[in-house]
Amino acid sequence: MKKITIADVATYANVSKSTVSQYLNKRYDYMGADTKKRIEAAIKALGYSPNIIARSLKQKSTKTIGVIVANILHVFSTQVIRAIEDYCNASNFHVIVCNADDDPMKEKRYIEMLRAKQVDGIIAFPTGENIDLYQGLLEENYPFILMDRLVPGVAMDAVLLDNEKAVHLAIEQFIKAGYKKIGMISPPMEQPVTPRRERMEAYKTALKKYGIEFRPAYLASGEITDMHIRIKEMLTLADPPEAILALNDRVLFELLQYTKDHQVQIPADLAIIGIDDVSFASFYSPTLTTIAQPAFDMGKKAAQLLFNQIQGDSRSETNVYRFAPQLMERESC
Amino acid sequence: MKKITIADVATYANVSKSTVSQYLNKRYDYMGADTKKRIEAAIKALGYSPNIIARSLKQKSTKTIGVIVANILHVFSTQVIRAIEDYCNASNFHVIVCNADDDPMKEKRYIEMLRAKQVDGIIAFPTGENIDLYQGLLEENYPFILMDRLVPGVAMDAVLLDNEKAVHLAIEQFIKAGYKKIGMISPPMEQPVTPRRERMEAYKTALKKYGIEFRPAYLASGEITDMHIRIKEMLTLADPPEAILALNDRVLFELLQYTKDHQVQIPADLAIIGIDDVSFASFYSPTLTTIAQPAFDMGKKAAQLLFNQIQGDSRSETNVYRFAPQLMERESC
DNA sequence: CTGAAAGCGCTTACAG
DNA sequence: CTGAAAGCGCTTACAG
Repeated sequence: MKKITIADVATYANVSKSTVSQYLNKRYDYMGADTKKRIEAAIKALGYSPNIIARSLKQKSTKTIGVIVANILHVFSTQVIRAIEDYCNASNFHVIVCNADDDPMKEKRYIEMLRAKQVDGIIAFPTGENIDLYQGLLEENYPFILMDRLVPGVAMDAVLLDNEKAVHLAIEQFIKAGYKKIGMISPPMEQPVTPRRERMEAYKTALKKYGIEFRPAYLASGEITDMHIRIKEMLTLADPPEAILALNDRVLFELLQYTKDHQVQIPADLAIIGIDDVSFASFYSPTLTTIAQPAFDMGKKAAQLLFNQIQGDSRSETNVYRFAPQLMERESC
Repeated sequence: MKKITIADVATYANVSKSTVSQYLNKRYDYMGADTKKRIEAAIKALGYSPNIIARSLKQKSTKTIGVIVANILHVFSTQVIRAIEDYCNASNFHVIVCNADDDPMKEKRYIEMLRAKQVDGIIAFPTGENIDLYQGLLEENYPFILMDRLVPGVAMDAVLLDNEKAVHLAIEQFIKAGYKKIGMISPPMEQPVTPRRERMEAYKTALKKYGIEFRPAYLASGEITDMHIRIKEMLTLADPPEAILALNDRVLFELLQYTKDHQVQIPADLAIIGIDDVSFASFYSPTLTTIAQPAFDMGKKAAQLLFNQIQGDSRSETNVYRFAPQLMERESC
């Protein structure tokens, strides 16, 4: 089945390609009512649908953006993507989703491929490496928004959780409940990605704020696959923590698995707060106190910022937008 | 900053555009070593990167596919997308993700837009309406794979869970544990989407197989927002079910919330099995018996099938691939 | 071994 | 009010 083009429509309607193009772009200002009707009929008769690729080539806009996440399997990423997609959809934009898996090489390749495909802009959860690449993008004024993570030394627009506040909310909640021996578990700190770094810092400053000394043994970080070992080490200390803050949902899962396997009573034996409002928080036993991230608002904001840049709003200054976390007070602390 | 094109590279390297193009496409067969080196140098010096849109226009392939899900927030969809993306990435393809929200109008618009953007093929969780649209695609031989759901009367390649088996596994497990009063809860049956319809059918045939009479009161379906009401109605019957099969994760959440709120003991008061192996199944109290779907395998298969179609493998016959569910035996039954 | 020319399917000044 | 022509940035026979 031969693809039918604007030329076919023009022939059929007995007008020129230009006129058909005018019609398609809704510039009817000077178009004869009759011409219009003929074109309309021709399009319907032939079942014509324009080739957007050809248009993109000329107009230098693909109405497509790229979103590079670490891993779409993380609930937070999924929510952010959904919000972005909704926003794009309203403007007839499409979104290409890429998983960089925290691999700088993969990230680089995706960015280059997306640019070669002429996407109008990119929103990324950056690995934090590839600093030169990001710096180049910035200097070029290429529309780009950082999500969840910052790139050291690169002043791009970004939307992040107020990580400091998130941790302070949690620690404050522990303190209010009378806990002083407060531990924290986190993914690998060797990958000093913004949320981990900031939450770690905040953990220390929050403890200090309440006059509690920081104890390295109360801080466990490592690969998810080894997390249960780290947790065991911490909870079998001679003087173990009475409360633990889980830095994100993945790590919380490991902690809950451990407490389940070893019959640790929550909160009697161990109080728990997790960052990320997991789906089962309200019907787990006990219900789980969490710190919720406004993922949808964050995704929407990122999309708005990107569109501003795409529409060429003079990037007067770079901004880092911090979103407020929310304490979901339940039974685990 | 002016975009630099193949013409710039040609001028810089003192060759023709054709030659640069040959180089880019790695057709070096007859290329002088010196020419090659000059082009290489020019590309590096100018920081040239090809415009894939222009290439796509000529080659009629965008190396991009579309994936239309009902809602990316469903874990199953996310896993399927991840598998598809991985597969595509290996062939340098990109994937555009769309959420149709079970809205046939939205689905139609997405399909039309994706085609206008010349994507090489589409994988969709179809709404089940838009039958003519699908039929047209099929007749045109447009690369298209159905995922999770079938379109009535349209013989396209599809990958689905073996829903009948999934339900039989669950009912069998209930029977083995001595339950005979077995209920089921599901999303709205007014939307007779394949998994719901097939699971519902299988529920009836499975009961019959064990000589149990089907009782309409033991079947609750409705909007998620009203699910707790349906559940309450069922569990406050004079003769309530002793076991409930949750048709998917969303509905399981509602059930668990209900049992939590009303202190229903699992499995003492009520045995539960859910289709979809939810993230917290292994550390919930009690741990949850589930039926797992091989989402990653299914996504990968869909991608493979789509690529076969894209590469023009004569579509000798249409196939519906059924994937085996797996019983994850835990404590809730 | 390399280049000139046509063409992919559109859009966009510009002329009339 | 409408059309001829050039051009977007590539690729691809074809000629030499």
